[in-house]
Amino acid sequence: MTQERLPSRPFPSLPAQIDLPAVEHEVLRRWSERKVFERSLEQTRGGPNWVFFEGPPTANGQPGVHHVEARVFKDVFPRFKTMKGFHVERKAGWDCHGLPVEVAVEKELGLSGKKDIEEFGVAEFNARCRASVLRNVDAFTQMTERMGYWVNMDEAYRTMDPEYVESVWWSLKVIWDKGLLVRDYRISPYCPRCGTSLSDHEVAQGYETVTDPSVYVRFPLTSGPLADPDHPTALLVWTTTPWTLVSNTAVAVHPDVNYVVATDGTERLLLAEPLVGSVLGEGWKLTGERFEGAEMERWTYQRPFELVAFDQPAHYVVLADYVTVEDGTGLVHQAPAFGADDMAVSRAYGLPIVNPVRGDGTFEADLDLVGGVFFKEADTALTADLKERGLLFRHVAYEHSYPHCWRCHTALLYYALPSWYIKTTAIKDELLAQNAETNWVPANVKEGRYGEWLRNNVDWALSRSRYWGTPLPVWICPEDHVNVVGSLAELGELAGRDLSALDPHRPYVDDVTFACPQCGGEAHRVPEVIDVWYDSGSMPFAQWGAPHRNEDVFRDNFPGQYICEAIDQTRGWFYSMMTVSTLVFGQSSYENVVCLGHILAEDGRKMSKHLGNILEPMAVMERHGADALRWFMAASGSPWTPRRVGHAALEEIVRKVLLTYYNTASFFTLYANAGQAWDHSRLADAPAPADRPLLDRWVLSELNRVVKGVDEALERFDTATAGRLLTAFVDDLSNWYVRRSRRRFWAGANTPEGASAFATLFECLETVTLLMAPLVPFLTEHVWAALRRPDAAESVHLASWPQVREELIDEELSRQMALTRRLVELGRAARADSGVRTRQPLARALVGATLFGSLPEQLRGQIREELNVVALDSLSVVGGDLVDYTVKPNFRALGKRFAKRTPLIAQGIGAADPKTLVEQIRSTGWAHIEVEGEPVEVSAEEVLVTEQPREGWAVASEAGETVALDLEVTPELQLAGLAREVVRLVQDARKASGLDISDRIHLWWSATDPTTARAVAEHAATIGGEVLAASMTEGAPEEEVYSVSSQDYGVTLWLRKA
RNA sequence: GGGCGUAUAGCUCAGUCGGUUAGAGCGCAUCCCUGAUAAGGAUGAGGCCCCAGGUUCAAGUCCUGGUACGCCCA
Repeated sequence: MTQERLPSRPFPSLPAQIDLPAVEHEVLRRWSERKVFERSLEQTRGGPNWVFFEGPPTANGQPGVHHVEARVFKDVFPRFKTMKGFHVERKAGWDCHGLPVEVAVEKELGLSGKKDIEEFGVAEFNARCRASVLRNVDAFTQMTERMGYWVNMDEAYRTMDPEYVESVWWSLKVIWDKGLLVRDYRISPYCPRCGTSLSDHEVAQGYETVTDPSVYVRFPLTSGPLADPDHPTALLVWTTTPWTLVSNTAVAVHPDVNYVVATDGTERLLLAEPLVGSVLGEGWKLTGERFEGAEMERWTYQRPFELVAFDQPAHYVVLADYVTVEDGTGLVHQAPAFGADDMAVSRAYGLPIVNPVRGDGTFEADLDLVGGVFFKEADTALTADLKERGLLFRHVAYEHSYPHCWRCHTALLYYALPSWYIKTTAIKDELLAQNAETNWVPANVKEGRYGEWLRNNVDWALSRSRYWGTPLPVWICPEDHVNVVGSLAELGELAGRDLSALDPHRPYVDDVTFACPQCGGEAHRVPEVIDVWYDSGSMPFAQWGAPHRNEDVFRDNFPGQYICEAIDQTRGWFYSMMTVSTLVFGQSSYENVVCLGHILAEDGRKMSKHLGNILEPMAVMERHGADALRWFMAASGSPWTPRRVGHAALEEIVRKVLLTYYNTASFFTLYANAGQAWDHSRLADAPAPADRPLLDRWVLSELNRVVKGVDEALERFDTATAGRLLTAFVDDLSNWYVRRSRRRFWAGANTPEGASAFATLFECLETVTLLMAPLVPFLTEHVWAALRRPDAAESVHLASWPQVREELIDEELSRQMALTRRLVELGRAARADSGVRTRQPLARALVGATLFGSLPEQLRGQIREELNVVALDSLSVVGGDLVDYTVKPNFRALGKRFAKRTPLIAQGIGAADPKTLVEQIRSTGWAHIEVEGEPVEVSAEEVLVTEQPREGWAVASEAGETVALDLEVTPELQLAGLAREVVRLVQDARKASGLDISDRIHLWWSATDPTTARAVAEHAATIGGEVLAASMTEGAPEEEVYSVSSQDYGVTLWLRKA
C-alpha cells in the first residue's frame, strides 16, 4: 500500500480495509531500507546502557511458535528502554553444541553409538554437526526477522566459534586456579554395548518391563551389640541386582526407622519393623530387641563376596534418608559405582568406590566366579554361590520397569564414570547472596523453584564423553599432572608451535600434545567435552571473546540488566548464567530475569508432531500478522502461566485490539482530510486542555492514566497489565470518545468544537501509538507514518516514550464519566425492555443515583443525547408517593464501624421502613433504626438506596442506581422520531451510492403517509442540515437519480451529488 | 517421592485492601444503534469460584490438609 499525501490532504488515508500481514511486510521493507534498527542504536549511543543478554536458542531443529514467546519479551523491553533513551545493544547468539545435535546427525547418517561415530571419523562427524546447526540457524533467522525481533544477527555469537571456545577455556582455567574444578566419579546411565552414557531424555525413551531376580541375602554382623558369635545375627538385605553384590561396600538404613530382630528358632535376622510381616511371614517371632537406624551406624558385617579387593575400610552400616520401608527389608545394599544414591552416601562416609565391571559390561577377566561374564548374566552364578554358602534367604522373580538403550535395547548400567566437576557447593552461599539481589518475575520463582534448587545445590558435573562440544581444556601427563589451558596462544606456547588457527574442537585439539611443564612427560588432552549449559552460561564474556578480545566492551556490558526465557530454564540457563559469572567474577551476570510459562496447543497439550497440533510460526504470522501473535504472547492471560494459543485467540486480538485501534486512526484521517482539512499546525490554535469540552478532558485524563499505568507496568516487566490498560483505553477511545464526538468531527476543523475534537483525538492517537509501539511494532509504525507531525521522528521506534501529564488526570471526572456511562447503559436497558427504539425521542428520563446531583451539565447532555430524551431529571424531584424505595445494607461501610454487630445492624436496616429511612437520610444524613430494642444511627454511606417510580415508566436498576423513561410519545415526539428515520434513510442512501462524506446533495422526497409528510415538512431544516442537502424538493425529480423507499414510513427519497 | 505453579460460565481469562447481586470476551438466541469499524449496545440462557476443614461479623480472596493438571528434579 502507498501512503501518498495528496496536496490538498494533510494525511495519507488509512483505508478502513487493511491487510495486516501485507502492512507488516511493507514495514519490514521500510525498516530495512531506512536502517531503522541501526539508527535506533546510533541515536542512543552515549546514553546510559541497558544491557540485554540473548539466551541462545539451541539451533537444533526448526523454530516453533513457542520460540516466539521468549523472543517477544526479548524485543518488547529493549524497544521500551530504547524509547526511554537507553542504549540497548542486542547481540544475537546461537547455542551450537550438544547431544541433541549429535543425535540428529547420527540419525541422518544412520549411525548408532560412539563406536559407529569413531569409525565414521570424528572430524567428519563434527563437520556434519556444524553444518546441521547452520541450516537451522537460517530458519531461526527468518522467523526472527518476520516477527520483528530486533536483534543483531549479523554479528551473532556462536558457541562453536574459536573465539567463544577460547573464552570458555579461559573461564575454566580461572575456576581451576581457584581449586574448584575437580575430578571425581559420576554415576551415569550407560549402555555397555554402545559404550556411551545416555542423557536423561534418552533414558526416558527406553523403559522396558523385564523380570529380574529378587534376592534376600544374609549379611552376618561382625561388630555391635548383635555380633555375638554364639547367637549370630545377620542383616537381611534385599536387591534386584545380584551382580552388584560383588562390589558391596556398605548397607544403608534410615536413621529414624526401627529395626528389630526376628527368629524362627534357629537363626536371627535384623530388618525394618514395618516389613517383618511381609518379608518373613509365618513361623517367625520377634525377640524384643529393637534399634533405631541411627543407633546401628558403623556396625560391621561380613560381606557377601570376597572377589574384589578393598584398599580402605568398608562394609559397615551407614545412614541414608532415601531408604524407604515400602519394599525390600529397609536395609539397602550399597554399591557406589552403580547407583547415584549409593555414590552420594558412600562419598559422605569416605568409602572407596570399587568397580570391577569394564566398559563393555563384563567383569574383569581375572575375577573368580564371574571373570569376563557380562554383568547381567552373572546373576545366576552369583545367586547359586550364595545359596551354596547358606547366605541366600530367598530368591524370587521380580517384574519391574528398567531402562534400556533406545538404540540397541541393551539393559543400561548405572555406572561410575570418571568425570570432571565444578565444586559449586563451595560457592553456594555466594550464589544465595547473588540470588537475593536478583529481581525475579514472577517473584515466587526467586525463593520457590529457583531458591529451592540453589539450596539443594550439588556439584556441577561438567564433562561429557561426547564429540560435538567445547573440549575440556585439560591436558594430563603420565604422572597425572593436570594442565588447564586458557587460550590457543597458551596452548601454542606449551606445544612450541603456532596454534592460533587451530579449530579448538575434536579431533584436532586432541592431537595437540606437549611436554608436561612439571615433569616433562607427554601431556594429552582428556577425552571429554563439556556440558553445553556451561557454554551458554559463559555468554556474557564469551560473546565478546573476552578477555582475549574486546575486554573493554565486555566490561561496559556487565552485568546485564535483563534476561528472559521460559520457566524450564530455571535450572538451565538461569542457573548457568548466575553460576559461571559467580565462579569467575564473584557476581551474577543479570539483575532482572523474566520466566515465562509454556505455550500449549489449542487442545491444552504440548505441541508435537506426533499429536499433529503444531502451529507453524511463519504460517501463523502470514495469516494473522506478527503483531497479533506478539500481542498474544505479551498480553494474553498471564505470561508466567501455561497458555493455549490458537487461531480463535489471535482473531480476537486482531478484531478487539488491533483493528479497533487502527479504525480509530482511520476515522481520524478520513475527517482530517475532509472539507476544511485539519493539519498539525492547528494543534497550536487548539484550546488548552482545561478549556476543552468535558468529554475531551475526560479522554485526556484517561489517556494520561494509561500512560502512567503502562509505563509502571512495563518498568516491572508486566506486559499483561500494560496490554489490559491499552485494550481498555482503545475501547474507550473508539466506542465512547469518538462515538460521542462524531458530530464535532462532522462539523469540521474550523468550528471551535471541531478544533478541540481533532486536537484531542490526534493527541490520543499519537500517544497511544507510542505506548503500543514496543508491543505491536508493525501496525504502530504504519499508523505513525500516516499521523506523525512533520518534525516528529521518522519512525515510532526512533521517537521518545511519552511523559505522563499528571495535571491532566482528573479522578473526579473519571468517576463522573463512569456514572454517566452506567446511566446510559441503564437507559438503553430500559428502552430495550419497553421496545421503544432509540430513534424515537422521549420526553423525559428520571435518574436515581447518589452522585447524580454532582454530574455536570455537559455530561447530563451526553446522557440525553445517547438516550434520545428531551429532559433528564433526578427522581427526587418527583419524590413522594410516586416513588418506591428499597434500602440495602452496605456491608463494607458497616463492617468498619460495627464489626461483630454488622449482621444485626444489617438486619435492622432491612426491617426498617424504607421510605422513612430514606427521608431521614435525605434531610439529616443519618437515619435511626432499632436493633434489639436499642436505637442505632446509620449514615448515608452505610445504606444503599434504590428508588423506582411506581408506574407509567420503563425502569432499569442496578447496584442502587435507576433510570426511568417516560414512555408517552406525544405527536410532536412522533414527528421528531419520523424525521430521524428519514435522516437515517438518506444517510444510508448517501453511503450506498458512494458519496464522499463531505459531498453536498440535492434531495427530493415524496410521502404517501401523511404523518411522515408532516414530519418531513416540519423538520425540513434539520433534515437538510443533517444530510448536507443543498436543496430539498417535494416530489420526484425529472432526471434519473439514486432513490430509496421505505414502506414502513411510506416515503420515497431521491438524491444526487450537488 | 520432592519443589514450584495452576484450578472462577460451554471455551479463553479478569477479579484491587476479605465486604454479601462474582465480571469480560468468544460462542448461542432475540432485539437495538450506526455517515469510521471486520465494530458497538441491550436482553436471555449459562457458576459447588476443585474438595474438606479452619480463621473472621463477613472468604472466590487469608490459613491448613487433600485432589487434578503442568513444569522442574529424583
